[in-house]
Amino acid sequence: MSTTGSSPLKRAVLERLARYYMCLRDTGPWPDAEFVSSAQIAGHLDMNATQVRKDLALIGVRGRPHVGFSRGEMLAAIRSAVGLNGERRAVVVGAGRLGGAIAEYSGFREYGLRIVAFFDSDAGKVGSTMAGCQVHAVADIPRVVRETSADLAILTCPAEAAQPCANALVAAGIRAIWNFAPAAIAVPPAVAVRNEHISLGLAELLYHLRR
Amino acid sequence: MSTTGSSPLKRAVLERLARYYMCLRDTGPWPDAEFVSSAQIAGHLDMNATQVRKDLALIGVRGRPHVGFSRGEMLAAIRSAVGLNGERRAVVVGAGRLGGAIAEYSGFREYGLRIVAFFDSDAGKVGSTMAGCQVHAVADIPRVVRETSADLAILTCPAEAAQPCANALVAAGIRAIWNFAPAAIAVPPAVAVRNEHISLGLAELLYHLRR
DNA sequence: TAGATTGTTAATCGATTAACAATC
DNA sequence: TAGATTGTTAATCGATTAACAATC
Repeated sequence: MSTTGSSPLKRAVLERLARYYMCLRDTGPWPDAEFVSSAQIAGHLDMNATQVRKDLALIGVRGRPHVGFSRGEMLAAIRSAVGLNGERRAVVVGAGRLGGAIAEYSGFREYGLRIVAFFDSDAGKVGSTMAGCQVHAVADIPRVVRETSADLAILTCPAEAAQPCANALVAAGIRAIWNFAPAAIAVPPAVAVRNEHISLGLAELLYHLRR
Repeated sequence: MSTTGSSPLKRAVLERLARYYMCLRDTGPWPDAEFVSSAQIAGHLDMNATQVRKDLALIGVRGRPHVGFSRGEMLAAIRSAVGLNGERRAVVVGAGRLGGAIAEYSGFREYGLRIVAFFDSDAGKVGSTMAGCQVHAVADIPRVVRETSADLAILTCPAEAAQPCANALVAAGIRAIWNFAPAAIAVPPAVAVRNEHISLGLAELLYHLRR
């Protein structure tokens, strides 16, 4: 399972691994199967079986001819390769509806993500509680990030606040930012950013309606 | 600008066009420029200039050597090609925090999307108002979709309700579904679906933290 | 004009898929 | 055993990029 010396997994591979993971869990289509074949996975996700085998080989999963791949082994290997094992602490910047909706989404717990604090620039919200966590002032980002040893931040603030908040988070030691604000943010190369850009998805749907 | 006979734009192209659109607007880095070169766009989005020119050629935009591309022409062509021109009406299924957050996001108006109704299975919410719209019972999907002539639906309901709701929406004439519920849904081929699968994005960030 | 930029072809690159021997 | 499935190579496909003549 060691990945020493192997090249980092590309974005597309990570996304496919996450898809395999979702359908291999006990809530998926084969909750009781000990073994699942690449053809079954591919059929369910509407993709190619060779692709599935290649991806699994990439993270060191070996299958058994005539039998398939061990479901438990695949789940464990994906958890280990993607990094779903360790528990990660996240802070949410923006204690609005979106921040609340994300925090209350229970599915994150399965990926080891725990929300530990909120930040908001509205003094009226500071001091209140949201999804069981304290809402802090934005000015307290350095202190609270340090105290909670959070390493991931979820941005749900207005567009104009996104970059200043990102700067403060990076300075405080945050190493990954999940940005739901409608503005791209720039960070040092060592920090991972995912700009969700909700409207990119909308464009695809509107294109279909257009025809 | 006619697209008669041309092949449909692929997903990746649509996404890139949406990115160009975002940075060409008056809120972008060149609010006052009449012309913008492919090299400028590519530089800002960290991509290849030939790619930009190819994409623009695909939707019929011609540039001027030594000058660049007309910003207004690009914006208009992208709006037309992607289908951001006509006004589209959308219903939201699930009057929770996520539904509210999406409805209150003002950026959609720029893409011609207007939220016209909510649905919720909680009888306590039915009859109330959210983001200026009525909350209806799920059983009223057929009638309300017909009356509002909505053609897009945004799903923010719990996982187990996603497929039944999708079925009702499709039966009512909805032609595109934007699914934020944590469960993939299946629909007839004529209906466009985008499963947002929020956890796919999380996997990418956790992978970076892992190393 | 000289220099900058487009439009388009050809070359490269990488990702996907088909094929099939090895295996149980 | 016969048949099913993996693991891996080779072929295909499509997307990206480099190059450069045409243009203003």
